[in-house]
Amino acid sequence: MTQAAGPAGSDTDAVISLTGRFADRDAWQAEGWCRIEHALELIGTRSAMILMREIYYGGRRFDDLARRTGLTEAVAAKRLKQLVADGLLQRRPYQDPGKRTRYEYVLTDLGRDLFPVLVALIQWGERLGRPGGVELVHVGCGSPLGVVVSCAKGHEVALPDTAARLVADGDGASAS
Amino acid sequence: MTQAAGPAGSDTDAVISLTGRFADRDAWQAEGWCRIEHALELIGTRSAMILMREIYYGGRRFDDLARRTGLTEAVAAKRLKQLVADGLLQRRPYQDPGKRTRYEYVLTDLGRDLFPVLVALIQWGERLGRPGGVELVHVGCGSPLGVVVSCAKGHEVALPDTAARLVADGDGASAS
DNA sequence: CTGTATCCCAGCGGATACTG
DNA sequence: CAGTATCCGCTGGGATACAG
Repeated sequence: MTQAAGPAGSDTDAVISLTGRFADRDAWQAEGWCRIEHALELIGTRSAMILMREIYYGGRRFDDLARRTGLTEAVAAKRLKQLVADGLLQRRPYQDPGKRTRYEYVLTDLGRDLFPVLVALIQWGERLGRPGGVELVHVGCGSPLGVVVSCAKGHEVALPDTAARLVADGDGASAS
Repeated sequence: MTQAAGPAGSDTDAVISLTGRFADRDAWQAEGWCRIEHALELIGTRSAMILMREIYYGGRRFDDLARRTGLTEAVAAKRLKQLVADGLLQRRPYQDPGKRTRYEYVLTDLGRDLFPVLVALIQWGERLGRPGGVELVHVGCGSPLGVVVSCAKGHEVALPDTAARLVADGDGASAS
């Protein structure tokens, strides 16, 4: 099967085997096609990632977030503002009875969806062998969390069984 | 239940519910306990991550890696050297018959284990909605890849069912 | 082809001081 | 408590030129 790009069927996508090289990689260059780079634009900094970590660990108020991450207030403020602007967090006012209005930072759906990335990072970080640290566990059974790579149909997938598909701008959208 | 740290059973680990705050978070501070930060020390830069991406896409030679990532040779060289030093990649000489010796960069086990992080990042990057891009698919069935958060026992886990466990230096190691 | 060496600038992130 | 303002050093990464 010729799975190299080209006039094979619709021109909206092409599948190229990763296991067997793929010379056409160069044709993809285009502009900013890479989703990893898109993702890194938002959480590509250390401060952004560990702030998100702290939010997952239950932090909500500016003070806690800054102290627990070890970031300076200046950096924490700047980064939190950016994370809110980017839609990962939401700044929400709330009021304890008898106290003055405070603000808390809570996850948006987009922010919640980042969780697997954090888990994958923690899992890999453990692999580095440096002792100590915090790990996440399943509350139900107490065993540590990790991520499993699988396809949308539920098959568990290993690295050699993967291929890259070029998704053109239009996006098929049709339930092919 | 007092699940805060302290003399509860062995002192090698403590479980703190994430869903219900956890006041003792501050007690953890210690030194460099965070695995995410360990991980980010090695792949926390844009160049490191997209070089790894390119390796997963099948790139092996310096020239290809530099061009396809869009990095300058200077940056690519520096980052590749670091990735080799950190044990994610291996620089291997090889020789096409009749040609002079060349070098290629190939994944080590540690580098291979980073794959789930990349997949999680791509999956989240797609969520950002910017059209176009490349996605990874399962060669067997053609559906796109993603990651699933699950515990070591195989249960699929959602965010509210997670807790954080402090792993002390000694590491129990005993098959408790 | 596979890098090295320089120059340069923007951004991250620490420190410190100050405001509502 | 929740930031803002300023200063400043470090590194990431682009550009360009050169080397084995």
